[in-house]
Order: sequence, then structure tokens, then C-alpha cells
Amino acid sequence: MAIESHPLDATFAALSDPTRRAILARLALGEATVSELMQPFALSQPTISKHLKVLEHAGLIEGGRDAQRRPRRLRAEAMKDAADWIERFRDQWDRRFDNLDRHLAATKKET
Amino acid sequence: MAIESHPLDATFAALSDPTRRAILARLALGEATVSELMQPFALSQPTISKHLKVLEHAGLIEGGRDAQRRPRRLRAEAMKDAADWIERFRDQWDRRFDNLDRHLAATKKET
DNA sequence: TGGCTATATAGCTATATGGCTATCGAATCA
DNA sequence: TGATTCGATAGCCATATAGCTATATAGCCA
Repeated sequence: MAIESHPLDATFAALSDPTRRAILARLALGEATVSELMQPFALSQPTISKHLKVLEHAGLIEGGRDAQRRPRRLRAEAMKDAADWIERFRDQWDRRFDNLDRHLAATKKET
Repeated sequence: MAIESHPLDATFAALSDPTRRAILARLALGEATVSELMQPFALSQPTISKHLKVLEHAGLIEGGRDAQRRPRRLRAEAMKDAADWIERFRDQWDRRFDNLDRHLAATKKET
């Protein structure tokens, strides 16, 4: 691993777990407490809290407080950074540009 | 981890490493051999090969063969799947919708 | 105060990951 | 053929991660 890690490392790593993606999908509908978030899963509460910590570390969520509850909500900026990185490849799939690219690469090799 | 893993797990996990993202960026310009791909990094050849295997397993690249060379090229479909997943959150950042969302959540709580 | 509810933290285990060196296999070239 | 080049594979190590149970902390309520 590199000495210093890029913010996108943590973002994409956070997105690589299905439980965390489901949590994010839920939070897209509005903020939710830990109890609410753990509801759909057959996982222990500490496990969910750990996932939330990963998401928070990646900047994908943030937490408030409401008495003894710690409602989490989405932070869209980190998601946007990930989206922006992927967007650079858009033309490669959008316009079947990958086929064109292969053709160009093959053509260039001949010259 | 879940018993069966979603394809997106591997895709996002592959994207979480800066070396692999750099490799993908390079491949966006056209296909390249292992020797060419390892050039920008202070990493051993087997390490690069391992990264390539991760990318291939995630469906993000594919390999051809040209004599004893194994040129890799991008596979845009997997990238598109990742993009599509993230896109669902677009309105959350695009139109400052996260602020509106918070307002709605707060309002709903009052009723 | 005492007890209940909501969440965090500690500490353990098993597995996955990223790095390395050493070595093998296959194709090319002299 | 033999040497060289390109790349894959094996095997090792250190660290990170996902899960668990047990326990601690903090706020609310009777």
C-alpha cells in the first residue's frame, strides 16, 4: 500500500460491501438511527456500528444526535467524488467507444 | 461477509486501490502490456500481475495475447455497473438535495 | 435512584489483501 | 539449441476487515 492513501481509497472500499451499500440506499431516503438501520440485516448491533464507522471514515455519512439516538445521514460530496472519478470512463461505454478504441489501437500498431 | 457476493463487491473493491485506478486510467488511453503498465510504479512485476488479476476478476479489464505479451484492455461494462449504482444518488448532490432532504426529515418528525 | 434503551468500545477469530523474492513456462532471437 | 524476455505462479509476511460476544457509556423514565 502507498504511504499516503487517497480519499477515494476509503470511499470505494466502503462501497465494496453490500451491507454498507444497502445502508447508503436506506439513508438516501432520509436519516435513520442505528436501530432502524440494523433492522433489515441478520447482523449484530456492533457489526452495524462498525460498518457505520467505515462509512463515516469514508465521508459518506455523518451523524447527529437526538437524545440517546445517533441518527445518520448521507453526505453526498464523497459519493460525488467517486462518481466524478468513474465519469471519466463514460465515453468508453456510452458510445461503444471501447470497440472504436480497440480498432484505433490495432490501427496504430500497424503504422 | 454474505454467503454470496454481489458483482459490485468485487468492482468497488478493485477500484479502492490507487495503483489499480492508475492502471485503469492508463488503459482508458488504449491497451497496454504488463511491462508498460508497471512502468510508472515502484512495484515488482508480480505485484502488478496480482493487481491485474484483481481487475480481471472484477470484470474491469480483459487480456488478449500478442506473442509472449498479454496486452490488457478496459472492459467498460463493469465500470458502467458501478457508475449506475452511484448515479442513484446523483440528485443528492446535484441540486443540494441533501439540504432539502434534511428539512423534509425534520418536518416529517414534527407531524 | 434504579432500570431500561440506544449505541459505542474492547477484544477475539478467521479470512482477505498487498507487498516481496524465487521460480517456472512460453515465445523470440542469435 | 541456448539465452533472453515477458509474464504467471508459489509461497511467505504483515496488516486490514468482517463477524462475533461481552461490556461500557449515556440519556430517559418511573
